[in-house]
Amino acid sequence: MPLEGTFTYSVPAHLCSSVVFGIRVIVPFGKSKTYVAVVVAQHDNAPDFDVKDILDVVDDQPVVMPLQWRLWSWVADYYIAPLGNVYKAAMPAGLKAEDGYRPKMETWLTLADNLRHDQALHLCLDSLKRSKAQLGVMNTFLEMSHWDTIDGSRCEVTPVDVTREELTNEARCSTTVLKALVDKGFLVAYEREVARINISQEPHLERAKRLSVAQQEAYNQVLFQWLRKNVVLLHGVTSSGKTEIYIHLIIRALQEKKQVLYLLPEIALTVQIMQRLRSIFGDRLGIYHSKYSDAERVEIWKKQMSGHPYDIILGARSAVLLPFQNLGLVIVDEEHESSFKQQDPSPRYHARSVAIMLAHMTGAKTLLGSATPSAESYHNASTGKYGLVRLTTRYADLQMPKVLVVDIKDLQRRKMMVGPFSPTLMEKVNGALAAKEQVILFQNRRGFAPMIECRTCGWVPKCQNCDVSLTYHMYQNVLTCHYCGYTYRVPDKCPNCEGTELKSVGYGTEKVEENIRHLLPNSRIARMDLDTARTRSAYERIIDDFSAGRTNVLIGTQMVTKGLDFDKVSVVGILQADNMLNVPDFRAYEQAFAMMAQVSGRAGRKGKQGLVVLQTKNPGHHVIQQVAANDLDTFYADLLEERKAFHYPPFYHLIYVYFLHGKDDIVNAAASYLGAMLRHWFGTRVLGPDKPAVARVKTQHIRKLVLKLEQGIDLPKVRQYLRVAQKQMEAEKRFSTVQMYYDVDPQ
DNA sequence: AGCACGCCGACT
DNA sequence: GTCGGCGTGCTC
Repeated sequence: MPLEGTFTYSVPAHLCSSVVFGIRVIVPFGKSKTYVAVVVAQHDNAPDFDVKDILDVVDDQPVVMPLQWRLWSWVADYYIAPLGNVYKAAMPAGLKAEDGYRPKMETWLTLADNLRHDQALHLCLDSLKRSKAQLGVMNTFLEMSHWDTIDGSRCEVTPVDVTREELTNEARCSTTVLKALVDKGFLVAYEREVARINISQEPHLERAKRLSVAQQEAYNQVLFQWLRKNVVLLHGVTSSGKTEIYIHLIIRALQEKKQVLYLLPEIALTVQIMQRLRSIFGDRLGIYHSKYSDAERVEIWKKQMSGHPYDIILGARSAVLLPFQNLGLVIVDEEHESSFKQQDPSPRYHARSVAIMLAHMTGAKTLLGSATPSAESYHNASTGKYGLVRLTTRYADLQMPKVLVVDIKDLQRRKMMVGPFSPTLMEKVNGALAAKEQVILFQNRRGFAPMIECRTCGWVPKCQNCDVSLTYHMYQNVLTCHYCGYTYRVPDKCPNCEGTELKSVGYGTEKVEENIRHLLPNSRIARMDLDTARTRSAYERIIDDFSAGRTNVLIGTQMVTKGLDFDKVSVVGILQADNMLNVPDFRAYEQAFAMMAQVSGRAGRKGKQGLVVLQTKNPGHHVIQQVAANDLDTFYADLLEERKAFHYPPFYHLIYVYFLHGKDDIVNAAASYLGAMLRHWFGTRVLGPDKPAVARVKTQHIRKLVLKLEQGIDLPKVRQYLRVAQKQMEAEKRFSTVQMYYDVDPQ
């Protein structure tokens, strides 16, 4: 449960020997409920409150390791999250409930004992003469189980049992026909447990590609840096083949009989990378991410606790909370990705930070990889806290793409834009398609248009529950709130002035797609955003179609920037770079730069330089210039200087404190009350309270306090003060219904 | 979170 | 006289 701390129970005598650390037990909780709990400590100190007895034990083997418990406690403390929430995030649901997990069963069929000689079998088949379907199934069964080739006396062939699924498929029959045979006693059905994660595939470590000279050099450097540093940043340009280096480091860890954790952002966990690793590491590799069913996650968890755990776990954020028995290496690929930070719900943890802590606790080495490192990691690497290895040459002598900056403000003024496209972009796109090459168009906004507006009076439809304008989605013809998911009918006329002309303002991916279809009727267009790639299979189909050339124009949001390797893309268009730069957030430039650099990296193919058309209203903006020149050094120098001047990470720790309530005046008073208290202790380190950019979400009014804490400040003490302040606020009756939470190291 | 308790207004 | 609405407080 999302509660702070742990609860103490007494162990009845008859359970004394079975209650050990890490097992699950059943306990009474509250007036009438019982819950499953995990044993995390045992002691003989009688507490000063009444304790209840543990009712029963669930496991005979621990399901949690002491080290995990230590890590969970660290996460709860550092991110100021209830321990219960950390537990909730770490454990698959099936392990949290007493009967949540059921092993997967398969029905098998075997020949009845009394038919296991020729005569009886013949009689049986005779009796089925009038039931054609049953006879067919019976014959298919005999064939599949090899009973047809066995003649009574000599048994050279061993008969095998057949699964119900195989038999019904092979005989093309329904289960009713089969059931008739079982009911007649000719076949016997029984259940057998099967593993959901049962991939038996031999490892083929020799399938790892040989490293290029540059890669080999980087590999050696990483090993060398690890002699002195626990964390190394591998800063390798896009398409430099970082994955190849990871593979060789993993092989090395396996040779040392160590386990490996390989973290990727959810969205980069594509079939491409999974298959590549599986073909090399076979069933020594386990995969763990949110698209896996809970039952599969339970099995992976249990395997990790067993005597033969996976040697390698490839997973998304939550895989960092899995049990490891002998961890030697942690890889965090695309470490700059903000999706490593969990936003909602609590615990709002950053998997990179937790991974580094996990590695620290286990004595493992950590490798962070990125083409566009986060400001934090870049800073840590350049100040010597982390080791740094650079990989500056692209794989197979691929050139860095050429970037053309196009001023769309000027073109708009001269009425030369065709929808969202500049003449330059259209020319390059046409050229690429004519040469049978492919194009990626990047627009970081889904839907048709970010809002619609009444032509006469300027009225804009807003969400009832949130303070945002609604996004227009043409295909479903609805207005959607991207914050609460609520959808609205598109009004026929303006409720304000009765005007009937409602025009869309701005561009989303849908509108870009429609424009392109109009302009290039012969192109084969695909769109990839949250709406078209909602399921894993839809996402994979889009990628598959594009890499096989069945589509040749791919329009997408930031989804198209992640971990995809296409080799026929010659032109990448960034339609509105300003969207990303004008976000009111201190990470806006960092994220815009990373996104543009990453999407640009998709351009280019063997032997031909790729082209990026970067459309912006601010061609002189320093970030645009730095993207165009691929000048990372200046970009980071500027970024870090700014961060230092304005007291932001990596020079200062940030903690956001959020307040939520249905009434604006109450949430405001609560935030001011706590703000005043904190200001008393921390002075000018406290900013706010302020309304965030979206000040109401899901009918809750929001306020935010910002704490900027200098390096070297006693963070545990700060967190302690925060907890005291929160307690004091909650003690005030008028604020008792105000919800509060923290975002430590916000993204 | 989830539940019980308790205080109020609206019904047979 | 009782049902059920929701605010409040507690869970070893």
